[in-house]
Amino acid sequence: MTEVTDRISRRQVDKFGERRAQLATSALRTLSELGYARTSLREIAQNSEFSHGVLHYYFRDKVELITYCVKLYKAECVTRYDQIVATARSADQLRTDFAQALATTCDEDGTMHRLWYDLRNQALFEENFREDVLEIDQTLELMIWRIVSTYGELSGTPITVSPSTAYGLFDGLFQQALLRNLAHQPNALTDLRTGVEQTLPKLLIR
Amino acid sequence: MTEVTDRISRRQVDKFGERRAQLATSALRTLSELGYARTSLREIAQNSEFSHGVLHYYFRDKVELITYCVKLYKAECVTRYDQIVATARSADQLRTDFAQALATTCDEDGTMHRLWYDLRNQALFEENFREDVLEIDQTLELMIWRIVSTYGELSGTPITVSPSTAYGLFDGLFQQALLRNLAHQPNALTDLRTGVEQTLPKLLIR
DNA sequence: CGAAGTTCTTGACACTCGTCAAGAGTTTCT
DNA sequence: AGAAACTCTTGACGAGTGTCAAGAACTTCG
Repeated sequence: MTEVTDRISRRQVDKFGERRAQLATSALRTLSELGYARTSLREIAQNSEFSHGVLHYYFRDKVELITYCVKLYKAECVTRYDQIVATARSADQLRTDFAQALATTCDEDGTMHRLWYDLRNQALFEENFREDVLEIDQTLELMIWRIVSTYGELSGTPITVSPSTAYGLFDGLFQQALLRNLAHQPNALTDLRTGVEQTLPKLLIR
Repeated sequence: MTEVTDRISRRQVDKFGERRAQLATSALRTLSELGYARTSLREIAQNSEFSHGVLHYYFRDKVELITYCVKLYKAECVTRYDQIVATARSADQLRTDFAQALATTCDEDGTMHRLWYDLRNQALFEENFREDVLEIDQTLELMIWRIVSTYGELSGTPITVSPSTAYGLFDGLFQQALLRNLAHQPNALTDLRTGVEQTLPKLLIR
């Protein structure tokens, strides 16, 4: 019996890696639908074109699969907001674009983001998840900081909070809107927008 | 076979209700230890002085038990921060007291709060939980607002964000600190304090 | 005391879960 | 071509789940 890690290292043309990614994509779809607590390997396999046994051919166990999924998810998230920074001409434009982007993401990719929060919450209980979750959190923090610091530069005024604090603030607003929007509260998205638009200028000096 | 609801209504001396609360307390302890995803009724019973069957004598099913737990938890949370409002003499004192209280709660009652976030996250997936979760969220929002609005009054300056936004901001900071503190990051609590202390004044006008 | 009602335990049920081994099917290479 | 390696399916396993029914243990009250 060959080990999973052996299979990974042996292949040059990485069909093995491609299938892993494919299965992980199916897993992500299922996870975002059901949440971590109710997602089983059989359910994941059923939402793919393979049978449940194959998962143990490509992943050592459930933890490795989920961990891989989380990392895959991160790759998708990272570069999403950077275009806003790139195209912004004024502080005010950046401000409204950012608020609008968050609202759109909340509405359109809500199911994917609730999965992220679900997994981040698992890290509160399962030590295994913490390292990966904190790494993704760090990436998101940097993403937010690129926005916030650019906003400061465009305003000609320094930012008065740490990257970590800035991330915490906007993440809180986003998560709140996510729940309320899923619960069909009509004001969820506009509240998010105005909340973000009001908060951003407050991070400037005094 | 008598229905659960019948048993509730029949008793005047509410031994039935007391036992419900007792079992729910055990359940809360277990839930805060293991998280929603890994807590079973047998585990709950094992952490109580009763056997697993009794849970179905006092609760219709698992959902009713968990829901009852969440409501019980809310009752404990509600009045905790109001003394800070009551004893504050100056805006600055309120500011540091509030920041300190959040840090202390994060450190000492971290396991209980991770349960709250866990259940709130379940509401992102399970519709059944949403009503109760949103109700608790509302209560917490009001609690935060009592702090923030008092801070505004003590400063003689109006607050420029909605209660909902204020709650989202501080909740984000708290949640971030909770994860980092559980992961034994040394700066988690001081970062929370300074984050809160820096944010609060920014909610005042201009 | 003894009957009636209440509370709790025990054990079973149908089911789902993660895991794994045996082997069939497929591709790759000589 | 045939052998070897890889990929995937099938079916089983033991463990754990929520639920429930039968009845033991206990309390209440005539």
